Amino acid sequence: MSDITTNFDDRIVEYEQLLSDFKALLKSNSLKFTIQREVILETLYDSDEHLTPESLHNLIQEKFPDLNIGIATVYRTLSLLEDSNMVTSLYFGAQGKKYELGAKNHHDHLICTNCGCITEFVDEQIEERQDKIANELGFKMQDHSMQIYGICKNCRN
Amino acid sequence: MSDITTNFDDRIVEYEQLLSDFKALLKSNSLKFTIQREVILETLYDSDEHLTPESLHNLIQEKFPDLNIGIATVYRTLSLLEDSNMVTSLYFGAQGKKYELGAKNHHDHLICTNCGCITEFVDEQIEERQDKIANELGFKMQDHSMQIYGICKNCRN
DNA sequence: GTCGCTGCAAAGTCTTTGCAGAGAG
DNA sequence: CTCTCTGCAAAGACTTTGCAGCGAC
Repeated sequence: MSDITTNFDDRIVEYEQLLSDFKALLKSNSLKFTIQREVILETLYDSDEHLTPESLHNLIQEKFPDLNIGIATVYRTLSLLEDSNMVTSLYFGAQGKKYELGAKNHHDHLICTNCGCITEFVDEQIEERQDKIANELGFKMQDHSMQIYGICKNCRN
Repeated sequence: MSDITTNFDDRIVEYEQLLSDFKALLKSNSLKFTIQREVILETLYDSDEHLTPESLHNLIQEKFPDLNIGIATVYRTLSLLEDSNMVTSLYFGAQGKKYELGAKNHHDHLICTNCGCITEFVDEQIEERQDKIANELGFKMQDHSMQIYGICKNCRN
């Protein structure tokens, strides 16, 4: 087996941990823990997809039809979570800006240009090489992202 | 010297070549060669920057104040050039969508989160590794992009 | 001359903001 | 009770589109 891995099922951060981190974050900034914020975090956690604000909003409306959460609240909460490094946003070409949980758990993406599916991977050689390049060019690296576009296994059949 | 290079001054494709490619492209699609299209291509070529549609439009207005080219024409021409693979568009986080000439001349980007400057580089090891990863995951690679975010040499001083 | 191109302004899309009432602490 | 949060609708930012006249071929 190669050193490439796509398995993120054994998540380092479980939901309870995530939720208490979120509560701590809110408390330390004198912000309030509301049902809307909880539902947004929970829905992000439950979905394995990379979500746009709109698709997240749709998901929430399906799962919690009584709550009537506004799209503006979704945008506001995603910004809050991103500023706090609890979620990461990425641009996927024509698919636009998408959000995913967990900035800590770094990985890169393969994006199928046919079906739009996204596969995650980590490659240590690339990670190391990126560090080295940044160093050689006098750059203090903070973050990086890599996307490979192509046709996925399923779509090739 | 490492195998990293940031030198793209000796461009493979010179302007005359570029222009005649563009003319051929237009001709083969029964499209017309207009002064607006020429000026947009030329301004893109003359600028070493990665340009947003708006910054390109501003540049053109400075250089050709009499022409009064509309922003809509800039958008339309950039789409045309991108569809024809004569320019490439990239998302640079908060800096938004930017365009650069020359899809053939593949390279990746270092983006300074302080001053916004962009440094280009190519690394063969990463290129090879990307191919390998795509293969191992049953993916037919079409394209890829990589961005490293951090603080550039100048801004660290 | 024909038919595509352009500038303009209007219309779309996506995202942010102001506000008054609701609700967490 | 206070002060933040929310939904709503309006406003913004960015991009696309319809149209009538212009201009390349």
